[in-house]
Amino acid sequence: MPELPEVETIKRGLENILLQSRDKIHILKIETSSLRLRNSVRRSQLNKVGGQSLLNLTRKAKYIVFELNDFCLISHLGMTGSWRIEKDLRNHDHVRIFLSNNEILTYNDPRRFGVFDVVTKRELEHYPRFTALGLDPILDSRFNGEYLFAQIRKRFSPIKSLIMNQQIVVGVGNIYASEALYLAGIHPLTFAANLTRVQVDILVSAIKEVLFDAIVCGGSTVSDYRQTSGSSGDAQNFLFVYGKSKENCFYCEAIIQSQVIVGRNSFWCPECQSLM
DNA sequence: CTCAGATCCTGTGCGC
DNA sequence: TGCGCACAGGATCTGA
Repeated sequence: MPELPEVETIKRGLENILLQSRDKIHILKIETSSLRLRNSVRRSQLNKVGGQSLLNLTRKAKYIVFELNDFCLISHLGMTGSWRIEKDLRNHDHVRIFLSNNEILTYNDPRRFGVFDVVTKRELEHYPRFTALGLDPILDSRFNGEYLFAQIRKRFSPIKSLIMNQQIVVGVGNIYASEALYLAGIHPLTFAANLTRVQVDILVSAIKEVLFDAIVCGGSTVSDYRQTSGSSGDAQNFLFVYGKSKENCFYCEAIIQSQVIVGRNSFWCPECQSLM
């Protein structure tokens, strides 16, 4: 479900709810469902978070990290994960965090592609899922044309699959990959090694712009994504190509094309995006 | 190492 | 109305 802008929006929503009160909120206990997500949480770790305070929230790639006194909770939303504050139990609720303010913070995930983990702060420094991550286009100023060009200059796969590769650049998923390539005027099937340095510079700017604008809009609600508050995102109203197969290009009115590229449906304008 | 494809799941929407 | 199928915003594993 969520790409960088959606995860960032959810993280900010959780910040408003969990970190704004005068008294620090602490965790009473955490319960998990019997069905496992992509990982399984060590029960011994889970039992130690009782009494720990919620101190801070950060986003690492598409992960949300809840910082406690001695531990960190790690959450990846997969395709269909969501967090909400509600006492009622719903189908597909997999993690319930009972809070000292008498609220329950609940993780729901029908497809169970998400990750929920509990690690010590020391373990976080070498957390396996974090060690190979590429640069963050929003948070890390080292993500520039020089970096991306060096990463892809010898790669012979379609550029779209490489900007979705989290080991190169994090946060870009299937929607914003198509959108960024459209903005940059680059055909998604272009072999990465064929891109010029100038094109890569433009692509880097396009990725930053697409993600930044989507954060401002509160993320894209294509089917079921919701902000923590429950409201829809707004960015889906500003998409140019994603999901717009057979519609007219906003600028040139050519018919938007679509094709599965490395397993993911991809959208582009045949006039505005040239294949190198 | 690199790359394409399969895989983990459930829900939804479409065509018949 | 009901059924089967294709597809869905991600990451990881396998085998070529």
